Amino acid sequence: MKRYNPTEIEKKWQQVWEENNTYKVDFSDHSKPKYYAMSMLPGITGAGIHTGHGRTFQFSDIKVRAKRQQGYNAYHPIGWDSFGLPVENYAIKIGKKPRIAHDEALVNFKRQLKRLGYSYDWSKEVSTADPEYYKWTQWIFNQLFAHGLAYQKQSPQWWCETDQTVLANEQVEGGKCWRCGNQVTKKNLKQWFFKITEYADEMLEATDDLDWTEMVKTMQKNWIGRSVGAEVEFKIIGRDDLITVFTTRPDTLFGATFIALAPEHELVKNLANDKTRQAVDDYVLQSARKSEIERMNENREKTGVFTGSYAINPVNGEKLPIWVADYVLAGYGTGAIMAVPAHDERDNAFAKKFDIAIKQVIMPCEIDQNNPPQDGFDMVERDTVVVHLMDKSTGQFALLDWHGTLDGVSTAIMGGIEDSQTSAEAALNEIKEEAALGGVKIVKELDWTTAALYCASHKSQNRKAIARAFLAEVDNLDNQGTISDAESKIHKLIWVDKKDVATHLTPAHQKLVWQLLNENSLISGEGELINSGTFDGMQSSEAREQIVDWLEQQGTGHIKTTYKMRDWLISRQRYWGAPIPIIHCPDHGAVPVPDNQLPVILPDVDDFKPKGGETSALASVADWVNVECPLCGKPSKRETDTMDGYACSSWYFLRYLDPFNDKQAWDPEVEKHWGPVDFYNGADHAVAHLLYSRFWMRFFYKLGLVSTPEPFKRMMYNAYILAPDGTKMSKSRGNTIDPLEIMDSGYGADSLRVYEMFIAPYDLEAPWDTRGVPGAYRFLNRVWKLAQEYIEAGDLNLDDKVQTEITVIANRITKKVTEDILNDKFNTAISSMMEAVNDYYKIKEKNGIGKSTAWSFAIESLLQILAPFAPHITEELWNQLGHSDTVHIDHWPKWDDKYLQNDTVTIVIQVNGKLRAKLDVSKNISQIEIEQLALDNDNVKTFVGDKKPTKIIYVPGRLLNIVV
RNA sequence: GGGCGAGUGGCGGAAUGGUAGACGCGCUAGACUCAAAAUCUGGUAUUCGCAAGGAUGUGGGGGUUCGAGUCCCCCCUUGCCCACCA
Repeated sequence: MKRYNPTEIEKKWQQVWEENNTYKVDFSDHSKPKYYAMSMLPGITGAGIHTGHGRTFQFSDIKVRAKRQQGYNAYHPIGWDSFGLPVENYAIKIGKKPRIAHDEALVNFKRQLKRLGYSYDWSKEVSTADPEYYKWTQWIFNQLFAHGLAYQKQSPQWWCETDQTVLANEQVEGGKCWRCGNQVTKKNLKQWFFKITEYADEMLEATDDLDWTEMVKTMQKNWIGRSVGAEVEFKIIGRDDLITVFTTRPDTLFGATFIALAPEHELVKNLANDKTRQAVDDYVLQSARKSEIERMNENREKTGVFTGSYAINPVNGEKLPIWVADYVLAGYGTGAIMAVPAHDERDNAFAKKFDIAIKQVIMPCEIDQNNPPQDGFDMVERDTVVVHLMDKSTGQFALLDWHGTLDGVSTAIMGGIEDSQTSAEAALNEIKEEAALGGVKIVKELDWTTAALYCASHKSQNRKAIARAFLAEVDNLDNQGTISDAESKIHKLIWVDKKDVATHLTPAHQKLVWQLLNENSLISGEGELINSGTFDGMQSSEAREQIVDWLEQQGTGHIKTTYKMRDWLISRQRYWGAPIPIIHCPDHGAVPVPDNQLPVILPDVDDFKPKGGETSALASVADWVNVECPLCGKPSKRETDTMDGYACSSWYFLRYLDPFNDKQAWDPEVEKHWGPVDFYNGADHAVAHLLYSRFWMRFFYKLGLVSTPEPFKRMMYNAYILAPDGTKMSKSRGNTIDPLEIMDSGYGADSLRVYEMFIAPYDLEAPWDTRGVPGAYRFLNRVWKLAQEYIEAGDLNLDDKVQTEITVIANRITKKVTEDILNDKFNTAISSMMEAVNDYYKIKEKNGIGKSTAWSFAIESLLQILAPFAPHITEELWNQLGHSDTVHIDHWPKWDDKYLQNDTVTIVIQVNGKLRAKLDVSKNISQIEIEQLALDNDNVKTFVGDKKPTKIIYVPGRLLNIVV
């Protein structure tokens, strides 16, 4: 018998596939349905990939291999993210030019990917740093420019003083530079932007319908961050101009007690008077010097100064002081807010610090006015408990706990019930402390111990029962006057359960309770309006609309939608990127380089490192910078910034479809057939890259260059594999595992691949287990031996029962694996194949193995469904079985449902929901028969006894539950 | 602080509301061997019992259901993303 030697057969078949162009796709071949799958392209930074990356790349490989076997023309491209900061920084680190550093690093990437046996079409490789590629990136820039979606604007940008360079948002981690770890600041520079906000609404609305991993969709929606609210105009006393604020809570407009402007707000300097000017100027200057990070790190202590001016609240004519405060962000909304300290935490903190009025306008009473509570305390919409006390003589209430911590009270009391009298007292003391901390006013002291001891003396599992009993008893005692002590107070511990325990609070009482609360706490939610003139009594949601309507009639406000997402800043003052194809002419301003002069080649420079200042190294290449204006021929200068690396990777999936086209970026006809990407996966870039790609795709769609507005039909966001120590695998931690190392130690690519898929479901982080690959190797070795024994054996006559047994297994796993691959459940696909192989071994031991219809189908179907996971061993065995073609094209087994229906089934017999017996019966058995069999069963009898079943649940083919 | 997930043996994990712990790792006993490795066979949640079998058991507390790891409510722990976004 031949031994399984992965090293030998993997090398052999990789060579054969390359020579035969097995995975090469002919775009013009439309004879089969198309399937286009890919993983996010790797950034080339030298280390090569580790086993965590390997897993990511494999998901698309399995999808594409399965489809290829199922008769699709399946395309699996590969390319390199070659431009951008990571590559340039890597080059700086190793002291080589980026081009050289990149090309050298790429060698190892390719070696790794090839050895892992991914079925890429290597003939269509793409690199974002090739002039043939970035020519079209620049062309896209021109298109965006021509359509008003690329523009220049003065804007503050992250700046690292240590590295003397600007940083992209994503390169700032927690306020620190990703490279040197020092704090970053902001610097005001003229920058290029792409107007992604133009598509914010469109993308947001399309997000829900995408067949993408939910988490990614949520992150994208949060990032776009749409808020619907209103813009309200405030007149400034003694001036003609207005302050416009944005708010999502126009229903709190009557509660505004001051206006706050961002220090960068243009009106600030005009609003100061002689008295305040010095303070205001100082504050603005100070804020500008502070980085945003510093602002955040100051423990959110609010700062600000009064400008000396006042604004008029359009709804009630109140005079509101105008402040400057850096907690107001210049970049969001209008850079100005109306502050409602009674209902906004930040405004509240500010108002308290500077002693500004706080005016409550919302009563957070959750009473549905259309359906007022009849005889229940329905204010708290949860099945939980409220502890409060009431003084009947004054009608006053106090809550001891409420809202989110309500359950804390019940838990504490339950603790008292369960433990002892002592702990009951302790628990109740805790509640009192908590009440004091929460600022709740205790109107009258209650004899807590009485209540707690009652609970403690009535131990029971059922909280509700205790509550009922206690209520009854207290009521009873009360009526008899025994609980009313000398101080004539009435103590009640009321358990509130929405459905069950009705207490006796009227809506008026509920309001009273809330009012007591409101004196001490901030109401940030919704409720009923008070102190709001004609809008009093309205619910927030209605008041919002009515107030905006009213403002609109007065011409002082309107509905407004804002987004957190900002336009995409693409300028990089760095060398290693696609040059922005712009020429600055003294007369014509920014003029795009004509399409027929593209690409603007990135010149080779010796010193590419950022010098600080505000330009890239390109600024020093005089003969490159100094050119003539394309419009008038006047001496002009090239733009010396390069484009963000994300720009280069926002359209590569289109270039994959036409990588050698020198007439256009891609042929729309090819895209029409092959687009969009059917399956896309990655473990990173959940927000930026995917949003940018969607933005460009929508733009191309409007231009008629592509056939759909969304680039990725299905997007799978997989989790990382962690290092064995449970931390993230990273080069800096030194805990990465090189796939080459594992393959070279004799296990080969197939074992590694199988383990990578078996380790955990795709969306779960799991630590790498060094013993895992040997486990996968054992499985493949068992497959190998099984196939070898079959190949070497002669004819074998099996009786029908055994034939069927084998065939049933083969059909079962074929169905299971087919469906699991479709549903991205790769780990269970493998475990079911392991199970099947174990079953085959048992049958083989008992009945032998040899040439027969059943064994033939079992072996061949197993190899076919295993092929996407372990392509080499399956190809080798397929070949040894005598096939001259490859198993990887057009070979997928079919299952027949008739083998999946057993004649006998195991029925689980339960008594009161507990398993008491299992019966093997014919699948056609009637309910009456199975009931009789069950009731005759000895073990069932002991649990049913003489009792008569009150109910029998029968799930045909599965289970019988006898309820007695 | 906000949003979204997750919590099941010693470990990774499995389970359309219907037999919890598949499959693998590890551990363990045995077979083969002079021996070891490799391989094969059996065992492996806790607990009571000679056994048959019983009781308990999916972070904690409640609920819905004939039946809950799964659905609902609250709490705890943990991961990721965003974070003074009005």
